Amino acid sequence: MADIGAHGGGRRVKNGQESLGASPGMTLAESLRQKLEGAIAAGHLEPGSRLDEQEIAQRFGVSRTPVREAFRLMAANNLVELRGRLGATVRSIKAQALIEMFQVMAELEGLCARLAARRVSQAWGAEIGEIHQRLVAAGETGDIDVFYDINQEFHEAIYEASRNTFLADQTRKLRNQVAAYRRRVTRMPNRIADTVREHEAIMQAILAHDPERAHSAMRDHVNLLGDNLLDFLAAFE
Amino acid sequence: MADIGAHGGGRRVKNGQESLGASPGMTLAESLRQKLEGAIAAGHLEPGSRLDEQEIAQRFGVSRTPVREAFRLMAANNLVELRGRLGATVRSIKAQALIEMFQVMAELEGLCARLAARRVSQAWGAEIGEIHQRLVAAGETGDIDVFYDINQEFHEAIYEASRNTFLADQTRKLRNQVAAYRRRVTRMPNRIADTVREHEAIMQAILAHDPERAHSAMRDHVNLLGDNLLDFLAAFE
DNA sequence: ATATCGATACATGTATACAAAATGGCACCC
DNA sequence: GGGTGCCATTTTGTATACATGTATCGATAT
Repeated sequence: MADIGAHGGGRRVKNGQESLGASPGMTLAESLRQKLEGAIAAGHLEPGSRLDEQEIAQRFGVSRTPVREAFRLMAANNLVELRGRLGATVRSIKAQALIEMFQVMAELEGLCARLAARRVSQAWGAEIGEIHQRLVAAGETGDIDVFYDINQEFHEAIYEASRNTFLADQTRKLRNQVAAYRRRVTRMPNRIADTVREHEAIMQAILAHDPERAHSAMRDHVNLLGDNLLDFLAAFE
Repeated sequence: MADIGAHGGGRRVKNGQESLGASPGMTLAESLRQKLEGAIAAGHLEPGSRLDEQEIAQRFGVSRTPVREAFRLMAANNLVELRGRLGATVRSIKAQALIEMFQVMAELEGLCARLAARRVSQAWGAEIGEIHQRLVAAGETGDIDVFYDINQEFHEAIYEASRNTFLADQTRKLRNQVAAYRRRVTRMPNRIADTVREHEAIMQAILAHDPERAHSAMRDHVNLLGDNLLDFLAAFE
């Protein structure tokens, strides 16, 4: 340990350590949060797995303090579970909790769609149409990862179109919480074709300025995804 | 500072320090979070006011570390704003954001009511009826603080009755976020009478197992409160 | 007199040191 | 042979020390 400068600032990256990927003006805790949340969403950190403060601190070449603070920050987003002195774990969501979360998410995304139907301009139609075209293309190519990303774009566009930033934030957060589980389901048999069809219904309702239809189309879409996800998980346990 | 034991554990409470009110097995950061969140909800800490790490640490006789962690935890609940090195402040919510939050809250509480209408048993009717009776009594006495607390109990009972713990948590969190602003509105002219009447409509719809009516009654109730709150704030600015 | 620059003071971010609780393994007893 | 209690290790919680960025205040120049 003698080769690490006395105290404080002089951090430096030794071989074998991961970089925090440029964080100008950002605090270490915040950079760590982004890195770790990305790893969770991408599935590199499995739900239920333990997060070791020291290990992570060493891996990124920082002290335990910013790591701990990042854990607290992630606990705020419900991505990490803090259990007193028992340590931090990647939040593992039980099937029952997933059902509950999808019920809420269906309602929130439905509200996004309803508000969007009331508020979108004509110009927005071109934008969402373009996203949808790319989704269809990705579906035909069969490139699952690209499809997943464009799918996310589609929903994101509707969040924004709701013109309610708080609602958009809230919905995004919830989406992130189940991201680790969702990703697995994109590979199910008819999921891609169904998604394209459901998105079309949602899009039409919004562009027709029909709030109720937009709401129910979106709610059904999310609920169907939830059902698929549960079927998928059931096959494993 | 010489009289504070060398390092670590030996914490002790000197005169003039506030106690953290018995926290057996709980960590200091968690105790602090509860204390501070309570102070925010009660309005003792005004929105926008700066939270000084050292001052709070000294006030409760702990070091800066648990104070900082409590801030991170509260940031998770959107009660505190962290602005890099510029310090932490009690989150101040602009009118626009309040409108957005009430729109979401109306939907979430509405969902609670809808699910409750589908799921409540007969026994629950007695429980909610008893709470409502106490609310009416408090309304007649005119004891605003008691009224506020019982009002909260009423809503809490419906959260629980939804049998969706995630939804209940989410709704509670949102309620806490606007608590500092809500409390001020209870004192408005007809608010108490209106609240009692609206609660009756909600209760009847739930007990009649009419999900749609329960949903809209609750949504209207929350929206009306939001409107009142905005009127109230507008009078000040 | 006002505006700008610089030095100082202070608050936050980060690292390390110490204390205590929890996990795991071993010995001992039933 | 299995279970229970004790000890060592490991990991978290907390306190303090140090580094760095921000703000404040005063001096100087225009």
